[in-house]
Amino acid sequence: MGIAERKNRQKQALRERILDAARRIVVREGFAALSMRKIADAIEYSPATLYLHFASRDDIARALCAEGYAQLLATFVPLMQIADPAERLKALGRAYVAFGVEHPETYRLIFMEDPSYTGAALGGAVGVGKDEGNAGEPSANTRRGHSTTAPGNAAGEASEDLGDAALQIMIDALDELRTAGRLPAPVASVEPAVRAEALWASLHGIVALYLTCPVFPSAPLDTLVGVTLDAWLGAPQTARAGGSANAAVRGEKRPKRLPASSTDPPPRPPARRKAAGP
Amino acid sequence: MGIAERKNRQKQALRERILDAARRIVVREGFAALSMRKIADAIEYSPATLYLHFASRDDIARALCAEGYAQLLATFVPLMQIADPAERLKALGRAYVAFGVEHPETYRLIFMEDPSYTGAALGGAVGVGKDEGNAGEPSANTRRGHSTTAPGNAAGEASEDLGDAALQIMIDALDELRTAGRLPAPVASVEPAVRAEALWASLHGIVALYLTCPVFPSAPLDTLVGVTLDAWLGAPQTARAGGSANAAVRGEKRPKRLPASSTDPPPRPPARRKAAGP
DNA sequence: GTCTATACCCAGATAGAC
DNA sequence: GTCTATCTGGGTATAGAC
Repeated sequence: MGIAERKNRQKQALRERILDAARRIVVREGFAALSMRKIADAIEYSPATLYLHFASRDDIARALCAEGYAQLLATFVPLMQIADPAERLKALGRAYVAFGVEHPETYRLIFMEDPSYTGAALGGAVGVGKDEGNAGEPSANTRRGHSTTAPGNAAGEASEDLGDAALQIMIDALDELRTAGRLPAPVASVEPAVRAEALWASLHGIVALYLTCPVFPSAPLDTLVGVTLDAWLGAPQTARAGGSANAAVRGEKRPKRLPASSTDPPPRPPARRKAAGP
Repeated sequence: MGIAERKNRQKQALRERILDAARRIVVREGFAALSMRKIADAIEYSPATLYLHFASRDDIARALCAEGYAQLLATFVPLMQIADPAERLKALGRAYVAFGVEHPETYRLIFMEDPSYTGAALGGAVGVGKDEGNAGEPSANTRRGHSTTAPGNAAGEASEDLGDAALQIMIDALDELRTAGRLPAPVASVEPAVRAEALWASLHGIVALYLTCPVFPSAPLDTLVGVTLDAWLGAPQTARAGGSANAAVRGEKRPKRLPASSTDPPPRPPARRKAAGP
């Protein structure tokens, strides 16, 4: 059956090209500027062809999200080697913020755009659980018909686990710190999941404000991250008290914005779009 | 000149009707669903008429933002009476988050939508200042021609001050705490503006995740707020150590979501739109 | 000051020829 | 499998009659 396999490979290849083009558009012009026509233009196919690989624009967006989750988690994994939980957690925090700064449109897409996109990363396996279904109806047709015919495509399926995994990494580090008695009292006295969620929210706040508010960090970003991590983890209590664990508390030496700009150009704001037909 | 005044009043009245309708649409369907056609429909005028009062859809959005800033600041003002700076700060934090939860679409609009909207609140008067102009071009025509003919319209002009004022309230409370020696060491050792920005970011993170991520707070929202404030302000160090200052650390008594729902219905996500022609 | 009508743009999605 | 052509529906903004 070599012929069928070749056809499958070709189909996969086109699928990847579509996703590549879509990613480039999102990165350059923002998610709002992503349209089927633009993707089709970019890969020099007709718009109709896209629908043989993805059920809808939303479907493509979800695939991009899955990639984003994987990318974020991939930046976390090597940091798990850090033995000291406090250092590990700080590295994770800095990596998280750096990811958001370096990939603004990707970060926007997966964490700031649409509840159904953001929710796809968290299976809800962590913590207590929720009431009030807030997800809503935005396209309940996650995968219908085509686009899932081929089994082993990259980052298509279990994107739910990725977000949970990232959160779990933080929970673990926090737990180690707690059992070692190295957390400030108010932080130590809550449930692990709550701790992790709250810390996550703090980091997300920094990134989100940075990406949305032009005049936000009047302070250098890593200063902000440093003081936030210190507030949560407490200053190191092994001797030499008072000082912060972060080197750049007043760090005027470092560049104001972490890596100046790495992958994505600065967020290109509006460019709105309309809703679809039937 | 009573005739001219009457005409002016009428013009103002229609302006208010437009803004009212726009606010209702944003609150009910989200900012993305706001369109000139819809506003015109709602007030039973033709779309063309709107352009006699506002230069563009963007202009209307800015006016709504200004209202939002004023509204947020108004919830802060009464809390300034609280004598104890720690209690004041906690009340401010809770009020901030509550505002975001009770007015999700308003909060989205002013803090999560567009850099040019969010930036309008902060004059940049606070803190060190920034480099890298990130604002961008989205409609530099803030006020041109009409719509500013009448002088005393509500919440039209100095919206820049409002955001700064809110931040300043937080800075002041933090300063009082610091001079009283009641801040944790890592938090006390940074500049006041940085402290305030970082705390603000933490609170924003909670609200932003709550509004965007369907499965985010597996913990009750006020638990999250409580532990965050405790992390920043430290547990009260006057005797009875260890315990948190916030009553609801494990508070299963309270409703999961603060006021169930007050003004705005739950965020109604997408509904995108396109960019305009010349 | 307000309207109708319209120019012009963009989008998502599909039918049916090839 | 791919395309052309098209349907349907949205949008901003303006010209010109009343």
